[in-house]
Amino acid sequence: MYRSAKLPEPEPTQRRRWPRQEGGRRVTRNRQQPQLQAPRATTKSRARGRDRGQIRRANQSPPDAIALPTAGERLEAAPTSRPDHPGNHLIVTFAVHAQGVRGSKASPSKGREFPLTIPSFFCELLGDHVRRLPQIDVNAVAEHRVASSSECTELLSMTTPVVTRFAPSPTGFLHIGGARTALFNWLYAKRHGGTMLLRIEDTDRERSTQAAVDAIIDGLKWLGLSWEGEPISQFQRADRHADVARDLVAAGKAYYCYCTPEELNDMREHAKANGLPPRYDGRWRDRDPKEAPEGVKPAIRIKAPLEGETVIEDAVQGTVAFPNKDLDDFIILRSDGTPTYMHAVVVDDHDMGVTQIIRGDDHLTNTARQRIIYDALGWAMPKVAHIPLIHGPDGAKLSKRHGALGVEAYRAMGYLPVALRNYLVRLGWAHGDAEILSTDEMTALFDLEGIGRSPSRFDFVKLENLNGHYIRQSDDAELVAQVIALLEHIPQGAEIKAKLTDKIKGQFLAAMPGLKERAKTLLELLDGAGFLFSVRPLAYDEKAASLLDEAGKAALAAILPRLEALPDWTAAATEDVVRTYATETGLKLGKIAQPLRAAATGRSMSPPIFDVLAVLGRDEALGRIRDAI
RNA sequence: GCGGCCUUCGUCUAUCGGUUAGGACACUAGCCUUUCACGCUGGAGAGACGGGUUCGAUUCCCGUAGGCCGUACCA
Repeated sequence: MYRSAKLPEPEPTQRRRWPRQEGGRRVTRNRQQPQLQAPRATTKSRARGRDRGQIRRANQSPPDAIALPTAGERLEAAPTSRPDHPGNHLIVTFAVHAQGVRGSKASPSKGREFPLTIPSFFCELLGDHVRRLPQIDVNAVAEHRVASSSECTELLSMTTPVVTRFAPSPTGFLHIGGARTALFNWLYAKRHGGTMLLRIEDTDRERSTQAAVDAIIDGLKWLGLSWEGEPISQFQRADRHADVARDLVAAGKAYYCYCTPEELNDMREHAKANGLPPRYDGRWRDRDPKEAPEGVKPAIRIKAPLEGETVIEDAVQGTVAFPNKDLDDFIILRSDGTPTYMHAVVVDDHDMGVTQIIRGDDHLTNTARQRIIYDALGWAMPKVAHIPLIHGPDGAKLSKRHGALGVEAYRAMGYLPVALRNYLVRLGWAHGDAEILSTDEMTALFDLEGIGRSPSRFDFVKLENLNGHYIRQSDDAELVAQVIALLEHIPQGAEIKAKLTDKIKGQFLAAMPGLKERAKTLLELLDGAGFLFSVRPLAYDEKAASLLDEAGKAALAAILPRLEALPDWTAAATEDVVRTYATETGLKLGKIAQPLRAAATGRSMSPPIFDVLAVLGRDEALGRIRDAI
């Protein structure tokens, strides 16, 4: 038996997470939110607190560096503490951007960030936040205790609607890892009253196909995941990407590189031969473009910092630092004028107003590169959360052999979207011992803190168990509808559909209570209903045939007249006849029930036999019994 | 090679320095029973290895091993 998920009570248990001790390069594992330690209003005690990470203390920024938003600017406030912790202080990072950046080609304004402990003005802020903003004195930080999680959620949704995105590349179907990423993004957005956007990363024209786009959209819809607005095509935003890249060159943050592919190859070979990491050597970084060779179209490379380290604050992975010496001047705009992925994501996430990125941890190292672009642009980076990948049952990378099927394959295998969602949400995320989570429950409980850091394996058996659970729980008519819908997606579906008369549909529905207890997938449900589709004379499977031996036939022959004499053809009536007969003759019930089952269904296994007889109806049932004798 | 991430029953996971290391799936013994299921009651089953720190480590640190990711004018 499962434990059902507990929804948060008014006072949720406080889960405290302390950072791992400092040491080495890894600074802290910032999985817990430091704000759990109530920040003080005094400058002194705040200064003693945690000194790394995205939260800078208000007093750290000199007042004149904090230019408050003015008309025409947009304010973003990102909560950096758990919004569902009543009684906790909230620390909010504000970022100011030029208004109307979304989709515009205007040169972006430099973003400014300033963090504040949630002060008393927050309430005022909500009343009429934009107008009041210029009046805020960021140094006069007072405390404000948020009274309830709902207050918090409400406040936050007013200032900073959460925006997540799912950004698949349409080079194949929506595989299971992508489906989970989409689920997490969807859940996170729902949880915070925000929205999820869908962006198709189709800048690779060679590999992107419309069929894949359709499959992804179809898969998401089937899974029950919705997004806001039309899917955004990354490819169609190429001009914007190019503009931003050129702006970066103009600002001296990027430069043209005239290296030929051959030259780069040589560079790599050479580095390899000398046991060095294959990195671009920056030969055009400070070179005068006048020296450009004739006829070579340049690519644009970002000027990456040469020293120090690039630090990522990740909601799942903690604080991760990458030495800048390992990050070279990578290309942001190809020589043909198209953007690279690294550049396009940054520009798009920014323009789309994404506040929280949730993606596979294969992107973790990319994030350092993207941070370099954000920094060069002066844009605030959305918060990131990198979730571990899903592996196949053997622990190896997911391949076609096991889990790397498109979600449509799961549909064809007869899995319910609700079961797949439940299975997926528990793959890499946990909330105590909760196993069975309705969509509402997972929406209420999902958080980034519950995500683990180790990869998980895909386990069909568990999925099946969950699916069986949801099938048993489903409404009978709903299941009939689901199976009928499934016929569109399976081989022989059309054939079965042709046989599916209204009468059989009715029988299917009537038999459903017995059927659904025995099925783990919709396919098994259909299979279990096979006896409804069979036409006399039935073909018996091996075990059924052996049940219809001399003794079996004799039992049937003996019971037949009594059944024929029944005034009412109900399960109770037939059962009564058979039980009476068994008592009279001293036969075990099974000695009669099993041959009956074989005769009625052609198999040795079925729902309770008397229910089967009732569903079949008097004439059909008696006919099948006579056939067997 | 370089950089990053990971490692608790077979699998998914809980654990937040003191627990008989908990739950779920699977497995298994039994009960229920007209078959198969469902359900119920039991059972077996885990901290990769080696060093630290500590009165005490699954938990914190270091190392080793193994796995994964990245290192493209792919995304």
